[in-house]
Amino acid sequence: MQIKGYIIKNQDSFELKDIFDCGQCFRWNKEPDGSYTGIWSKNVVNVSIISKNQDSTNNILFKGIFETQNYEQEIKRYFDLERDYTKIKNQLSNIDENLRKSTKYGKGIRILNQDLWETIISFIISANNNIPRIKGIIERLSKAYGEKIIFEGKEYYTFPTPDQLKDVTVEEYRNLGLGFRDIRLYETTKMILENKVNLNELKTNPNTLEVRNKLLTLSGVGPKVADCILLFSELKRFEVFPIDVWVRRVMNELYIKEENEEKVSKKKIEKLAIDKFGSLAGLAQQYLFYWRRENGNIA
DNA sequence: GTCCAGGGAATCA
DNA sequence: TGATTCCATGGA
Repeated sequence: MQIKGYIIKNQDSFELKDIFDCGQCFRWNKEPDGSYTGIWSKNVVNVSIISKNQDSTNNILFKGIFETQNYEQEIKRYFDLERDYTKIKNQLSNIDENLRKSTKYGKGIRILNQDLWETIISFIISANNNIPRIKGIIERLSKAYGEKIIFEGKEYYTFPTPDQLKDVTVEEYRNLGLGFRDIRLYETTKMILENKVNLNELKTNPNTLEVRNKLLTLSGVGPKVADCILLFSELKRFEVFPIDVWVRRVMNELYIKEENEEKVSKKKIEKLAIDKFGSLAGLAQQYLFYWRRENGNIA
């Protein structure tokens, strides 16, 4: 396979750390030179900022091995480059001071169009887990059952397809360090292989609630994981609002101000999010999540 | 040793 | 519906 390069100049709302370390993805890693290398589908790509412009746009180099001839379009699709994030950030900034600050802090965030299947499995693994360990498990899973691709002398592994996992036992998952999530991975893979949940139907169904309910039938997929799948995968639903411990924390600190954070109900947070952020709740969530995680208490 | 991590499922009121 | 408890694992 041949290495291709693609340069995009004057790109707004695109910062490497904001995109790859904001918590939406698990397979991008920082290189010593500050660039990031990652893999999606059968694409292994290194992304670097060549130069910064005075208007805060960036000139970006995408260099890697691509699955399709039409790699320029694939990059635009995966990195969501057709969407106007400047407009989104302006809309959110008008809501209040917290959104103004958080969108300024995470100004380079773009929500990737990640593969639905991979996102489902990744966020099942994320349950009651921390990001470094989630990344480690996904790497081991890919190395064990995915396809090897060599890029610049290093080995990378594609995320295994449902078919590549069809004969994997619960014990084998346990040995990869999945913990109690082993059975969930096993059952969900089986359900998808047996077409009890049809991924293509989910991709074409415009009704978010219907898709969400279907996702909830999968083992290991509860409300939070379902919302992460809806928001961070190619399903791209910005109106959902995933609530984890960090989001509950930041929402309580900024708006609810309950003394005992654990007492704040999910329902209350959800209602507040819909009232305040509306159809952009998911993006508001991501800017606030990233802002809070990177900076500690900002209230 | 204890606590915590981008929670879910089972159980019980 | 809502609240508790248990679930592996590894790092702090």
